[in-house]
Amino acid sequence: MPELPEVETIRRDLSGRLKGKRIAKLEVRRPKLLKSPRPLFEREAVGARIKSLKRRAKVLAIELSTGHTILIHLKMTGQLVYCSASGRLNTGGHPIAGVSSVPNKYTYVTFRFSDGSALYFNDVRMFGYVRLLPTKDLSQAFSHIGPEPLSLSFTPAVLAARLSRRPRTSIKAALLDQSVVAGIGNIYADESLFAGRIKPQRRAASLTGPDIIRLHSSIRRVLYLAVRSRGTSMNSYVDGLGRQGSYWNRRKAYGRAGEKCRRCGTIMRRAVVAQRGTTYCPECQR
DNA sequence: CGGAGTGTTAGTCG
DNA sequence: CCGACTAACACTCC
Repeated sequence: MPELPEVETIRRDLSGRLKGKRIAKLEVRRPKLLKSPRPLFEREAVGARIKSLKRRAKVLAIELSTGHTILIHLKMTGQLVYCSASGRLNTGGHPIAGVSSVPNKYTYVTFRFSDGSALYFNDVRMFGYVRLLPTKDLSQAFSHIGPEPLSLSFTPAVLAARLSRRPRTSIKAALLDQSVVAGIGNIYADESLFAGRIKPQRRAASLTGPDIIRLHSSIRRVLYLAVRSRGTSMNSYVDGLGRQGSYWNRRKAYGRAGEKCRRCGTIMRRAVVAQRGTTYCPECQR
């Protein structure tokens, strides 16, 4: 699940709880998910204090007192669960139906803090990763990532310039490309294109000035609303631990194929664009 | 039971 | 350089 709004929600939720904590121990059940050498983690992460939590695109960055930063990507099914010393849980990311305790069979990396609290990284499909690198190398690590769409410096002109790098690809593929705009995934690509009334299959270069302006404001409005809604929880499952993101109930396109368009009443259509399931209105998206 | 589909992206191939 | 496609993996749904 986690796209920009979900990762941002996780960041905000975890920030207050993790800041200032000292990492006492690292437990790794699936070494494959650790994308940096274990000895580096032992040397630079264990014993370190957490200075801040940041986010770039869909990546959570945990800045440490040692001049190093932990990067966590949840990919499709990653989940972070914080458990305080008293045992209270707080989850973020993809809910796992029927699994409501931690650690569980999908817990592959555990950070234990000196106050007895812990952060569990669960990931059913094991696509996610945990990296550790010098904080000074961060901008280099993100050098291929495009502009943050919620930043004020993201203007229609910036979007146009970014799209011009991928002129021949579909506008949907371009939005999913993290080097064009950061943090957009399948849900918010469909939502933004619906809001901007642009057909997902169109070549990026075919967008006119007015198209770009509409798409730009649509991306920002969609993501802003999604962050305010605490993201999207696809699963109807409620586990009583973390709160559910409510954007799911506000969505207008994603997963609504066969249902009526909220704008014109036409039946929404499903197609495969950029190898991804895509929902759009054949009438009001042009 | 088989096959398709799932919120991501790095890497390969043409 | 560019864009399309696949692999990484586990699970759910029809």
